Amino acid sequence: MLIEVLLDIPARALDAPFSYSWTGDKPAPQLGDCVLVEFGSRSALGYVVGCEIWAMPDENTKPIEQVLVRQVFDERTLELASWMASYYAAPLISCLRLFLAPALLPKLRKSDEAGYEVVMPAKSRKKKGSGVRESESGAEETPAEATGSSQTADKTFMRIMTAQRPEHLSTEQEAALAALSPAMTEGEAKAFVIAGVTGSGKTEIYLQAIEQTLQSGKTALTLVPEISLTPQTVGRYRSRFGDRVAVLHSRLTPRQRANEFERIRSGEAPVVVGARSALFAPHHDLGLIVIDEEHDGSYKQNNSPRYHAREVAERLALLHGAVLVLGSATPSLESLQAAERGSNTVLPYCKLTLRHRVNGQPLPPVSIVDLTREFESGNRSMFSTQLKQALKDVHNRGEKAMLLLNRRGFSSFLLCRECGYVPHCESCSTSLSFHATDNTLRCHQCNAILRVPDKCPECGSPYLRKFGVGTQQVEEELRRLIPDWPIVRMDRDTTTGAHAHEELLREFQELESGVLVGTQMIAKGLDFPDVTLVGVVTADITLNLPDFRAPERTYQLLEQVAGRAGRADLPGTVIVQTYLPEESAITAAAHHDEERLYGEERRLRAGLQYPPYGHLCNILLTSAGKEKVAAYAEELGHELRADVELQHAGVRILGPTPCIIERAKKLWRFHLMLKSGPETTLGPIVKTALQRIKTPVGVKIAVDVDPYEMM
DNA sequence: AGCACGCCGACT
DNA sequence: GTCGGCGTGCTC
Repeated sequence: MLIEVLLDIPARALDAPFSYSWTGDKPAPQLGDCVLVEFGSRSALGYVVGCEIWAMPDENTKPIEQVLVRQVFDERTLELASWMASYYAAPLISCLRLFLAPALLPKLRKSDEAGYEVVMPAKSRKKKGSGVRESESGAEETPAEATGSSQTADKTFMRIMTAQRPEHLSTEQEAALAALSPAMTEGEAKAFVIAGVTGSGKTEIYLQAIEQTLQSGKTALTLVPEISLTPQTVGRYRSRFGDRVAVLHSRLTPRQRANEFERIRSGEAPVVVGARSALFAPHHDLGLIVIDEEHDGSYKQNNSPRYHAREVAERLALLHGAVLVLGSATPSLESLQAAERGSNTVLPYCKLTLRHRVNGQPLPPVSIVDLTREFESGNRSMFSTQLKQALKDVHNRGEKAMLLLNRRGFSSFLLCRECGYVPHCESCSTSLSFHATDNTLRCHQCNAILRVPDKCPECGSPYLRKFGVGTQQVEEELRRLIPDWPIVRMDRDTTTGAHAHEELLREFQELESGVLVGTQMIAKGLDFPDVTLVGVVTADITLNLPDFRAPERTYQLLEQVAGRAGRADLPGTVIVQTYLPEESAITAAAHHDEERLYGEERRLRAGLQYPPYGHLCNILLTSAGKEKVAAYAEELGHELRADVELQHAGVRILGPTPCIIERAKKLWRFHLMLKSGPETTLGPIVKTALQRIKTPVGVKIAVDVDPYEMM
């Protein structure tokens, strides 16, 4: 018999299993086992991904040296990872690694001189005496049986603990929950888009749906955007489900992550709350997957494998027969489109709408201020007359305000007023941005930090002007306007520490009256009941980005931040300052009317075959040698075109062209873009083309299916 | 990814 | 004459 081993080396050239033999009388390696093998002249770790019982080893077949750990993944995991590898054109091993806890795996270390030595993982010590599992027997237990009795006891306990804990549901919430129930009881893999205005009580629906799921003996997974995974959010789940909640996020140490994985695998924690990567925990018997704020861009991973959590969740739901709930005040066009058609290529879809806030308050009125008019009428301040007045009013009433600076892809820079010189990064083709905090120039591509020159390096002029608006300038101007008002500023500069984020929020929460000034991060799902004014200082910066999602993102951000105003009994107002007051992304948010935007967006994207009406695939190629990448990009382009002409009619290939950021971190950047209709999967096309031609050394390839960052 | 094999410049 | 540069190619 031959054993198929996938090597634990993430390289495109090794993205296929190698066959090894198994000799001796010990039980043969099984799918999911971690093994040690000879590979070429050295040792390597690998994972068993299959076996051919009838195949015979030939003279170059090597034997598997040793089985190191049994069953680190199961067949379903391999199936999902394989789908990802194909769909996202990523090496299988890098997809499989997402599902594994590094702290539980052996490592290969270079020993003194005689090759490699295996370092086994440290044995995990369990807190309670709930049976330390010897890895082998433990892995074979069926989790439902193993934990069945204690789960019943827990359920009774939980019922006592949570008796009238669940909040009373509004008619709308009740109806939404009732709509989910049949699919949850049937174990039907089906997606529900819950489009509910901010404050309509979506979380309470999730919590009660989770409760139902647990009662039927199944488990539940909730994804939230990384930035929303605050103690506040976790607390809500903990207070309802106690220590049966596992929390997963990127700040956990490998050991902590492994412990949470273990609690999930053993059935001890049937409720999982986490960021994107929580998808890959060892779930069993999932009955419900919730993606909160499903429109959020952070569900798309921006390094390999560049998966989208929503798409992976669909596959996961399909594999488990689980219900998928996609909640948002501003659902993505992808989800809306699927719901409209009743399904996408994976799951049946259905939309549920919540139009009212649970506190009975209407959505806050939004007024748009045209900044061009303000400028014409002689107002050189970053605050319009209306916003100034509103801020003063809030101050006089002793209430709270939030000021948002939508500054994505935009920051202040230095400009010589005599020759027009703007400092650029030496390693990247980007202009350096000016940071007032420490008087430095920084490159946002490679993080290089330089001191601000006192005269122009080109012409020697001392007149260097700082352009742009940052949160700090907003803070300063606000201080001039209302000197004695407390200001909490939150942006990338002030939130570097581990808990800085939470501390700043607490600081603002505890204020009697004051202002929170910040970038995107203050818009996301934060619940401050006593904020009565939300001001958006610059609404339209993101609209100018070369990204087809820009209008959608701008609308979503504005709608989200507008929802921060007037959550308790006090009514709130929203003021949006913009240079583009007619833009549908702005007017849609002002009227809380998504159709104003999406009507137009649907037509635009359908015409251009952009998602969800088609697929894109960006192939980014980088290398230190400009000629080298350019030549390879051409070759890859030819290869793809030949392939597409033969067997993939309807796929178009654009480029190669140099990227907009032509050089970053001393590497030259070229890219190719593939476009297709909605039924074609581009990943496999790219993958096979890459396998057919050899990649020159020093050229790096990044494939991005349905990219969010368009380079 | 590594490591060997292989063909051209400056050193004991 | 050798040592070593890193350019292709292979690893079950």
